[in-house]
Amino acid sequence: MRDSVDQHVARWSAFWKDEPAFDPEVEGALIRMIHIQRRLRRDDAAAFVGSEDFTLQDYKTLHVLMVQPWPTEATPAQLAEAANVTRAAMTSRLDRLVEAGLVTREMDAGDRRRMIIRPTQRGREMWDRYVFEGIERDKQVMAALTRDELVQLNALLRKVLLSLGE
Amino acid sequence: MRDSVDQHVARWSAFWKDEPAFDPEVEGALIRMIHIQRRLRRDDAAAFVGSEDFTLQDYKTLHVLMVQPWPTEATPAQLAEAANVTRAAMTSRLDRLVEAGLVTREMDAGDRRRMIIRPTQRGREMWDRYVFEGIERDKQVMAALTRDELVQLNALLRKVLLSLGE
DNA sequence: TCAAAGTAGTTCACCATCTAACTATCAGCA
DNA sequence: TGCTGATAGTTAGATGGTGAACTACTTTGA
Repeated sequence: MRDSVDQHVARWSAFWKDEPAFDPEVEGALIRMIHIQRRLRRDDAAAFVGSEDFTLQDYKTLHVLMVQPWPTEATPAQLAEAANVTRAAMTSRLDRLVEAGLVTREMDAGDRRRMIIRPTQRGREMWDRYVFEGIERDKQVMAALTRDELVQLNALLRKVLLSLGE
Repeated sequence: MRDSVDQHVARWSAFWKDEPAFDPEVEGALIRMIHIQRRLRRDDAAAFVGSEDFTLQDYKTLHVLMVQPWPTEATPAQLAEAANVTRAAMTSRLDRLVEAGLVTREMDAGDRRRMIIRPTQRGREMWDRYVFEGIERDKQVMAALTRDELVQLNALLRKVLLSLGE
């Protein structure tokens, strides 16, 4: 069974038939990953439309805080790293969450340059309210694969990731 | 061999040990795809730093035009769709490319609402200059996998994509 | 045949991000 | 002890994206 990426890549292959650098399997895999993630992002965005005062962006920021190793506290720099945005962007994201009463931002007594971000009770509850729906969406997207296939897929992706030195 | 995603997911699994909805294999696969693509985007961006008057964004726009089915001409709406941005964003992207002399923007005589975008000679040359480096970067990222593994990976991703109805 | 609905592209106001200063603090070492 | 250089966070200005009007044109159907 062929998908739309097969068509796209086949066309491209024909165009570069004597260009050995082009590898249909490499391009196919990468394009497919892009499509899967695009779908996921669309679903995530859809889950937050109309939610005026708690946006997807707010959720994601709260999420990277909640999944910190221990004990759900972190510096803005760590959160920026985890969320893959700059520290400047994290500053304004945190402004919103502090304003909304979902996290606290306290100065580290030991190192007065650092700020410690912690979720409030309300923040934890808010995260709880949305996190399971997100997990459910993730499951739906990958629902086509059996357990064995999922394990197999992870083995392949893990191999790629390890080779990249993370 | 474990990667960083294994650790992350293991921690999460422990946290939700009695929550059946959470599936480490699903989350692992999706997070790994995100990491692979993040790497790829970083590499792409790095290839265009210092290239002041031809940005990665310019390249991507040119690229979606060049890989159109036939004969490398398209409307702004088609390009917006292919580049996954709104038509409004495509308007300003095309402004830049027209300004730089890389594409032409002509009114469709048959339907005077439509514009037809075509690459110029200079546009084709510019695309040629960068496209192979991009293919090379893609290959490097997936270099850890054997041919069989690549085929296997595509089979799994294809199955997911088909189930999503694309 | 012509009014209503739909479509393509653009413009506009707003927003999130980025890079590059900038401030405050800490660590290392003469 | 007191420079020097590094580090954490914030601020400022520019950029590129979005969604919602808006204009111009085409299609539909009574």
